[in-house]
Amino acid sequence: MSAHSDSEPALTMRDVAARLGVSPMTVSRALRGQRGIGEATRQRVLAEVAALGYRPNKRARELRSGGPSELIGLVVTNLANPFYSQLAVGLEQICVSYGARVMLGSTGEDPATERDVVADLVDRGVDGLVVVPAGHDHGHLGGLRDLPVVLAASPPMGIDVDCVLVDDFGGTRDACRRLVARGHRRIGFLGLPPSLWTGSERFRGYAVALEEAGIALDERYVSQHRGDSGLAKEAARAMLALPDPPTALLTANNRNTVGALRALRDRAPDEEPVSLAGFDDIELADMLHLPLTVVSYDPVEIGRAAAKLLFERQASTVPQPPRRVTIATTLVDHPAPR
Amino acid sequence: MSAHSDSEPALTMRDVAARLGVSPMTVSRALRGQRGIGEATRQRVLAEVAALGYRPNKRARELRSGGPSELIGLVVTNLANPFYSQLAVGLEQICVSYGARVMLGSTGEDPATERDVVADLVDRGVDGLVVVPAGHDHGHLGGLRDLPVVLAASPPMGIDVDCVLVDDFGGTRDACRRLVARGHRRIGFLGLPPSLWTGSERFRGYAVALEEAGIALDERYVSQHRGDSGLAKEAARAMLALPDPPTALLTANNRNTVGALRALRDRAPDEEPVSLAGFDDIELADMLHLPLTVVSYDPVEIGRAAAKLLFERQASTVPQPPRRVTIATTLVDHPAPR
DNA sequence: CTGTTAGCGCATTCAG
DNA sequence: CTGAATGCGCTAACAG
Repeated sequence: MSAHSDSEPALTMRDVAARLGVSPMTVSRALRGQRGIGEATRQRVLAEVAALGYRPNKRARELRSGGPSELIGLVVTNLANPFYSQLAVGLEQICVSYGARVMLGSTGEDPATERDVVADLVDRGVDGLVVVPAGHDHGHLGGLRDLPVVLAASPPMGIDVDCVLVDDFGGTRDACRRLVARGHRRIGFLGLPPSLWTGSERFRGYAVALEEAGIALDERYVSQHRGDSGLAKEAARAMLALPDPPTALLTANNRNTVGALRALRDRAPDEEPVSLAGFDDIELADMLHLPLTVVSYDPVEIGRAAAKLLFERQASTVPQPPRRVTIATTLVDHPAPR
Repeated sequence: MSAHSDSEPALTMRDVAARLGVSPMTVSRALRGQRGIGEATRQRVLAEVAALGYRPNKRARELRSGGPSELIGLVVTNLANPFYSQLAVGLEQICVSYGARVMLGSTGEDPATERDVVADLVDRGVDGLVVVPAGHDHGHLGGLRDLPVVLAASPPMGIDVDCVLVDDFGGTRDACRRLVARGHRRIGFLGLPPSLWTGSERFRGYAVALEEAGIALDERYVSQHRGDSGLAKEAARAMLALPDPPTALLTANNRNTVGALRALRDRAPDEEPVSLAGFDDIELADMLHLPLTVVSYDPVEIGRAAAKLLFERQASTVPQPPRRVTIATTLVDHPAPR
């Protein structure tokens, strides 16, 4: 019995006004709860609006008023990565509380695509952007018509914008310290490319922890490649085949952890056990065949923090200096079952 | 040295036209590659546009032309669930190939929120909606101003729209058959609420496979609750404590599988081993302490299929009957390590 | 308190 | 091939 189930040319404010014998302005004012309109009139208008199922055209409204679109663009490399999808969840939570929505853009880790996606989102009138950059050149994110931009997981290079970071250095250092405290001296590092901020920071955490312990850095124990579990597995296998293999492995992200786990799984049962610690928590870490120590943090919180930075900057008219929020990490020990 | 790094009132077509000494219409035509304009003029215009960094206002364009917004709304319960984030990835892939973007809406499994989110997305002018429904009442998705809607993971109830389904029944039946083929007669089922389509279909697969094998359904071996790993663990524990406990467990989704795994992990090593099979694949299934059989399928494909249904319907002006696409499943055996 | 005029940025329609 | 008028749906800025 719903009245609006066919495809009439969509009601306009004039239609509503005409049916009521008032001017469109009256409808407009009633709808926006603007004061300066009689209470009786307002009720009459709202009743008619409800009865007709009229919905105002948001784009026409924005065009005329020049107001915000209440739209935030999220640019990530790959939403299938739980890190990014959880970030998206946090971002959306805060956006909704501000009446805004999130528009998605995936880059597939391609900087050229990132440029296009950002341009498209800007053209579509987003009020702000949260970007997990694909490359290290952030120049194209500067001077975006005063559009607030927040970088996630990477500090801005060459531009002055806000960012939300994870404590990559501290987390990795803590994990490495833990391995050292357990008596390990030969610790293999499965890392990310040093061209990535995350990659160099996590490596630095490893290096500093070793230095603190008076352990010399041995290049044979360091591998820095793309975070692909297959490559990580091969790198781990190669390290473990050295004459004096590492007694522990430290991995720089969850892909590397998975690779290391697979390499360790394939070893003979009588071989010396190898300890494992890594950045990023893993679902089912409590179900693995060996104990695992992880650097844990909440990606949802990154999204929330980014959204807050965005809306705070939007709220203030005076220019603010760029801010930097760092999300803390905690070290979590997952014992092996049994 | 980029020219557009401050906050001028944003260029309009008139500005470009004025600088060129032509009318705005000439700029408009050049920009849209419309024929009926001299090649020389077009080049001049495009050069000026590029030099000035002018970008047309998409919303004004849509308002005037009444054309599509090239925006698709995606409504899910929780993007942190990999099922939904992978669906989003597939949806976006196809959308981008059509020049469209995805706008996000999360419902948190609350039907009332779903209504609000859908209404908001419609108000914002999406061209179509992909919805993973939170409830079983889909009435509010009907008669949306002729907006195409595609349901994912659930068939439409009471409305005639397209949908993309997973072969819930066949997948679960196959998994149960496999357990039967391995000699199991007492198979416990950790299911979802039967009010969910997915819940009842997966239960039906279980029931049919048992019937085929001449095994009577035993209520003590059936639990149907929300897909929460904690509840699933308790349910599994209770079943395994029965006088004649099941020798195998069949789980209806990955949350239940995780719960079952934890229940099985906690058993004494000398207890009778229990086989496990479940719907949804799990990362690191190859790293668990016991073999696991899963019903696997590609959530990305669901998103792609939904997008295709949407754009195909958009393309055809004549009314089409509702279509239904079913994504196939495969049974995958993950042996235990060692 | 309400209505009128004008125009957001662009594209359709019709002149030239 | 180009330009001028007109209006998409809505709301500022002014009347009354």
